[in-house]
Amino acid sequence: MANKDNSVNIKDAPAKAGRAYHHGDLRAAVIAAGLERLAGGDAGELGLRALARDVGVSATALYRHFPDKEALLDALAEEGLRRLGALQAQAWLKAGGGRAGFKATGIAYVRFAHDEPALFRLSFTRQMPERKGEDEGDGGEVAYNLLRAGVGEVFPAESVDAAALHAWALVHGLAMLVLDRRVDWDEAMVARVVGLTFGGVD
Amino acid sequence: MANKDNSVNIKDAPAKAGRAYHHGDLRAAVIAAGLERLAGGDAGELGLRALARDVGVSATALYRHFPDKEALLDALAEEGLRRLGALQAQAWLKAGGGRAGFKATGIAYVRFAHDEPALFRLSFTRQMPERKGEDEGDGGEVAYNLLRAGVGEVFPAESVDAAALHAWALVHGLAMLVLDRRVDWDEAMVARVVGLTFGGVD
DNA sequence: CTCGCAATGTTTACAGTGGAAACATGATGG
DNA sequence: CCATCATGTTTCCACTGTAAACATTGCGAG
Repeated sequence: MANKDNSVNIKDAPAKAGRAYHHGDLRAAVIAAGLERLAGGDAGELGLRALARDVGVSATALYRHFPDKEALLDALAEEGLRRLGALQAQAWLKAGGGRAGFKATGIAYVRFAHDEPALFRLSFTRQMPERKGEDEGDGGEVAYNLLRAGVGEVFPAESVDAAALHAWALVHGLAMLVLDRRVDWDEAMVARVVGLTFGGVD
Repeated sequence: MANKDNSVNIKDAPAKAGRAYHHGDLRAAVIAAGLERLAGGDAGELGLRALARDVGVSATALYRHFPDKEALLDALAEEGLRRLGALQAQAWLKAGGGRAGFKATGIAYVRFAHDEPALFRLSFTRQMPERKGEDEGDGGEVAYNLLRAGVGEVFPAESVDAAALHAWALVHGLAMLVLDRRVDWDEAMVARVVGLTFGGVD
């Protein structure tokens, strides 16, 4: 039951005109507003009221679409993972796969964190749902599959587990350090560091 | 007047007993309470009121010692960094320095994150102060110096920058992935992964 | 010793938050 | 045409961080 399609079509301009009470597709609009608020301004304070005001609706209206604020943030986080996965896939293709493609996905990971710090942080800080026994992709799976595939190209099959974790931890740590201002963003440096593990091909 | 009833003197273990108004050393007590609250329970909700109640003082009293909540959190974060540095130094010594010591500091880093998730997260999430032009160590410097020293032992001097960042990012990413439940805590696995970079000596 | 001042702690109050009810409005299918 | 249901609104409450005014204490100067 309730296997609702929760993928959000964002730039979908809803029927405008004189919608007084019923907003075409709140939920989607709220998520869009949330993403926009996360993207703009580093001081990304997103509260229910502010979000609701952005959409032009009363605060408690959001509760018709999300059980509570956490659920709303979960939805935003999921969208973030989806975008990250998309960027990585794109980078992989553009680099033509192989070692170079693998390295490119790593760099894309860190660049995403740098470009969308609030969204990246939100996406990973959220506690893993742990539910979802189904094969329903949660958005992050794209990234994970790319990771495994890439690792398989660079490392011997027997050490794939450790190598995959190694690669993931490397880019994730780099990303966190960058957006917590522990290190300055410097794409060349990132490329060098990532290259140390992901294969020296440039 | 008025408030003279037997208000419970909570876990007050003061050197000098019987203080009514003036708490010997609030600030320190508040920080201790905060650390304890962070250590216990993963749902580490620390609000001013709760913290003040722990210490047995009114909420606004904290404002005599911290300009605002952020400052309080900063103090806690700094203490976290200090502890992390201490643990790493200890690990380094116990392993006898060298490659093995370097690897030990890396493992200690991740273990700290696993043992004190809330404190670790707080310590690094806090935006870097950037101030503090003085040589006054901020606690994290111990860790950083150990890192540089360790890297110097394992890698050629010319690539120290990239190698140090690499090592740091690796353990930091591992730590974040562990405490965000992206990967399960498994010390053996951590040791293997860290060993891939920090030198294969075991 | 006494007095006054500075440090510290308390009360009270206020704006803002997430969220629960109860009510209002619009769409829709019999 | 109308009952029903999904959606949005009002109102309310507990709670939070924090400012302002007041209370209490310790300490140094006369």
